[in-house]
Parts: sequence; structure tokens; C-alpha cells
Amino acid sequence: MTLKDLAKIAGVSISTVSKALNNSAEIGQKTKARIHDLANLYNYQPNNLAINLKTGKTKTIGVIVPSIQNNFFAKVIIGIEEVLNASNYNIIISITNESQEKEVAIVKTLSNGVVDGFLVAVGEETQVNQHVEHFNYANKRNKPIVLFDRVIKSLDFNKVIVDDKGIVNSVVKNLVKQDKKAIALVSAIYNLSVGQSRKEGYLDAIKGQQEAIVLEANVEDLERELKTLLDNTTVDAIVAADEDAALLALRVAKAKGLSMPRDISIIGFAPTKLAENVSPQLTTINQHGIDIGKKAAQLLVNKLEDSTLDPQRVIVNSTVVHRETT
Amino acid sequence: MTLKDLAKIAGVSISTVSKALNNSAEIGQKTKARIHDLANLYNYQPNNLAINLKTGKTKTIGVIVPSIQNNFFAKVIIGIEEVLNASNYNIIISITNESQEKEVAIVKTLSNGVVDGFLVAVGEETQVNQHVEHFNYANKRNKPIVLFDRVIKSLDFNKVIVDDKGIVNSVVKNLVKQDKKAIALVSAIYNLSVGQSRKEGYLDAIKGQQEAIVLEANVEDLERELKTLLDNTTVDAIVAADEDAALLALRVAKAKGLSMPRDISIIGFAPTKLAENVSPQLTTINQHGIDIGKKAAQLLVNKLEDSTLDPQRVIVNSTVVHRETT
DNA sequence: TTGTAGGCGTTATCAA
DNA sequence: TTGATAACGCCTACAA
Repeated sequence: MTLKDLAKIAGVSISTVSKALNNSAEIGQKTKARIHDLANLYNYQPNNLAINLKTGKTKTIGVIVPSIQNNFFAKVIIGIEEVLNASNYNIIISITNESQEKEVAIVKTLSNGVVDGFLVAVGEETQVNQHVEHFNYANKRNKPIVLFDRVIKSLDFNKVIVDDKGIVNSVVKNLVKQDKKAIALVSAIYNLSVGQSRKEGYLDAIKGQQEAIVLEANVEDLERELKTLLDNTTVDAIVAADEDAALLALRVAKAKGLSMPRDISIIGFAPTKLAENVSPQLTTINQHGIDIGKKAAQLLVNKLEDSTLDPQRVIVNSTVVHRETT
Repeated sequence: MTLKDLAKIAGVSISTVSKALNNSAEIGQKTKARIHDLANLYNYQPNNLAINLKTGKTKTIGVIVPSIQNNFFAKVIIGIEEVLNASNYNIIISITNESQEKEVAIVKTLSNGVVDGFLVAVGEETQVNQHVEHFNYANKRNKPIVLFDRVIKSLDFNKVIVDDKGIVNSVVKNLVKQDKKAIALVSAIYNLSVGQSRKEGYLDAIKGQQEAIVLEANVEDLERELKTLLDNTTVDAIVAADEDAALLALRVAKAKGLSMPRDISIIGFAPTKLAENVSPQLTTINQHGIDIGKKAAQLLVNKLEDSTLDPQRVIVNSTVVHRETT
């Protein structure tokens, strides 16, 4: 059922039907009513493709994330959904699995008539090699991009980031203030920029106070390293840069019979559900993923409505949720 | 940069450029080469909208899920991604938040030129009121639908389901065989069809063997009920129909000082990461979400390639992963 | 108040 | 081997 079909049935021209359905003032009341009824009767639905081709807008946003199993990104998407939905945008979610090849392919395909703009958390590969032509490509085609969480410094786009460095810094400083003499950082995400920021926060806080103890490795190696560390040194506190490291620290400490927080404190990044259900319950740094998503989406919607807006850099502060390990 | 622009630059007609870029045999080698070079030079990318409008195909699939924070759906999406990607389909993921209104809106919008077909896990609301016009609407418009996990019986579409009833049934039978005298079912998802199936599996297994003990409520009430139950009766085993109920059972049993599996066995549905990190580690029923996603996507791709294919009903079997609570 | 015609960027048929 | 031309479904000056 197209405008043409409807026009034939109504015995009027295509443009009359088009105008009637779009409630144009040019069309008479009775004609409008008649055509609306007809459209309902035949369950007419406009072809979005044609409208988009014509208008050059698609009212859909591409959301590109490295992973979806990651609780953080899932949360962000919920926030994005919420505001984009309210602003009547559709959402295309694409997952890169940290592959740059996929990231490039997705951005290029979606740039060409599929979406009006992007919300992206850059993949690992892109973050290390800083290959950003595909983003510039989209940008030149007037598809604004808002980067969130995993951003690229050199790109002058809207950005929503988490103050990873700052929150870790303050957490560690606090630990120092509590008279913890040996605070270790364990990380299984040393290859991600987030991991780097968190480490920097730690290093900055520890500098001049005590010797830095940094364990960075993949999960398996990390376990070994952590065991050796705890065997040979007394550690007062562990700050874990990611969920896996946090869980690992908890496990190893428990296995050694350390009591928390008496013998050792542990603070890590981990989703609430997990933190609440391990024992002892884990003190975590909460990143407010939903807020990040909302903010990023809002920035994009604003930019889409007013393309002259200058790029902003928004920081969404994380908060510490104290549980049983501190 | 459109075909027209390129044609002007190359000094040939639009159709020549089109054919050259599509590698038509009609065009001479040198011309082809020249035009390809030009296209590369000017970084020409075809407008997908126009292609889609012309061909009537979009090479994209709409995936509709009630939630994304649910680990199960996240897993399914990973499986879907994998096969759809291999078959060169794009993916649009939409989240209904269990709202029928949203489900209807999404299906209608996407049906009109946006996607070639759907992969859907029906929302709660739809599952209770069985309002399925929107699915029929899509189907009539030649947008095939594959239902997964949350399906509608009355719909004659391809379906990929989990044998919830069967696996719970066999788990409970096994418990009976192990001489558990009082096996309880706890569920916080009694309003979902999955919850119903799981309960049926339990009831069937327990029938004629022992008295059924079924606790169904929202998480808060469930906690109270479970405490009262354990205070007044000795329960040998608990089967939890969902993650929250499983976590709850574990917590309450621990709080009562029960040792697992000596005093009580617990088996529940829960994601691996959680099951492995609680203590004692939880024995779970693993649903193989990735396989479900793969299978569903494959069915859709097949249907898209050969529309005469009859709908299938595929069951993906779950398996029990024994950990410390059994 | 209604209709005609051109165009959005492609593909594809048919003619040259 | 190449080029006009129509068509996909819609919107919108402009004309009637």
C-alpha cells in the first residue's frame, strides 16, 4: 500500500494524498478526513526508506560498542535508549568485539544514509593505533559523533567520560589517610586506556607516600603474581582496576585466610549484582553508566538539532559504594 | 559524492558508472579500471538508502528483546551477531522494556523498509495478553520473524526455545533419586511464561513423589516466605527458577547456617560469572544463550534465502553445571 | 483546493 | 560497449 495505490483508490493525485496525510493546510477538511479514513482502512504505512531518501534524515542513531556482555556498556545503552526514545530516534546497536576492521566497516555503512549520527565507545584496537579516519569520514558526511567512555584524545568531538583517574586517585588517597602502608593496584585491563587512567590515578596518589605496587597481567598470570605478592609481602589494601581483577583479589585473599577489611581492604570496579553477592561483599567504584548514556545521547540530540554547537567534554563522576571489604 | 558526480568527472553516463562499479560484464576493462580509480580517489560510497529503496532489501535484521541487562539476552545477541555478521547482515537491536506499546511501535516502524526480517523475544505484556497483530502485520509485509525464548504458541513462525520444562523436570527427578525428601521451587518470575514452564517441570517431577513446595513472589516477599519456610520445615533441596531467586536461596540458607550441599542443595538459573563467584559456588542450569542466538539467526537467514521454507520449532537443550551447592 | 512534475541516488531495461 | 530512461516511494515547488 503506497501513496500511489491510495491515490488511485481515493481518485485523487498522489500529492493530494501526501499532503492530506501530512495534514497540510492546502487540503480541504473533507478530503483530508476521507483520505485519513482510507489510509486507516487499508492500513497504509509510509515507506521509511523513501522518506529518508527524500529528507536526508533517518531519525536513527548508531550506537557502537566494543561489547555488549559488559555490564557497563549494557547500562550505558539503557541510558541512551531512554533519551533517544523520548526524542523519537531509533537506535541501531552494533558490536565491534574490539575489532577495528569491524568498527570501520560499521561506521562506513551506517554513515551512508542509515543513521543521522553516532554514539561510540571506541574499540581496543582503535584506541591503541589511533586510526581514526573512519570517524572523520562520518563527521565530514555530517554525521555527528559523540564519544563516550572509550574516547580518542585527538578527536574534537563531543565526549562523555568517566573520571577514572580522579576517582582512583581519591580512593587511594583515602586509603593512605586510613594509614594503609602498602596499597597495591591490580589490573587485567592494562591495555585499555581506562586501565591506564586508573593506574595513573593510583600512581599519582601513591607518589611520595609509599612504594607503588602494580600488578598488570591477564587474569591467569595475575592470579599467580598476586599469590606471590601476598606470600612475600604484607599488603594492606588492594585497588582493582576491573571486575576480573577485583574478583581475583577477593578470591586470593580469602584463600590466604585474610579477613577483610581487618587484614586487607579491597576496592574494585564491578557491577552491583556481583559486588553484593560475593562474600565478603565488595566495596566498589560505581560508574553510573546510565547517566553516561543519557548525557551522551543528549549531547548528540542537541548537536543534531543545532549543528553549530561546539563540542563539549563532559565528565560523569563515579562514586564509591562501601560494602564489607573496606 | 554520488554516481552523478562521478559520472560528470569521468565524462561518462551515470549508468556506465553504476555498471562499472558493480563489475558488470557490459563495461570495458579500461573504463572499469578508470572508474574504479576515480571512485577510490574521491572516496565514493553508495547511498544505502537509495540501494535499499531500489532493491527492496536492506540486508539488515531487527533484533527485538525485552531487556539488554539480562545476561541471557546479551548472550543470545552475541550468537546472533556471529551468524548474521558472517552472512553480511546488519543488525538493529531494539529494547522493549517489556512494554507492548513499544514492541508494536518498533515492529511497525522497522517493517516499513528498515529491515528484512526479525528476531524477537516477546515482551512480558505481549506474552500475557497474546496481542500479536503487529507480528502478523510484519509477516504479511514479507518480513519473516523468528521467535526465540519468549515465544507465542499461536504464532506459526520459526521458533527457537529452551526446554525449560524438561531440564527442570530432570533436575528435580534427579534430586528425588538422590533421596531428597523435601524439594522446594522458588521463583521470582512466576509472571513469565519461562517461569511457568519451569514450574511445570518441577510439578511434573514431584507429582506422586512428595508434596510440592512452591514459593512464588517478588524478590522482597520471596525472602520473607523463604525464611519462614526454612524456619518451620526442613527442606532438602531448592530449585530456583531465576537468578534472583537463586541468589536469595543461597543467602537465606547461609544466614541460617545451613551447609551446602550437606544440609541443603541449591540449583538455580544464573550466569556463570555470578555462579562461580558466590560462595559456595552455585550449581546452575546453563541455557546456552549463544547457541540459541546462532540457531535463531540461521533460521532467519535460511528463510530469507528461501521463503518457501516451512517454520521449524527448534529446542536448544540446557545443561546442568555442577558446582558446590549440589 | 487540487494536480503536475521534478528530484532524492540507485538499478535495470532497452536502444544506440 | 555505452547511454537514455523509467522506476523505487515519497515530498514539494509551482501551476492550474
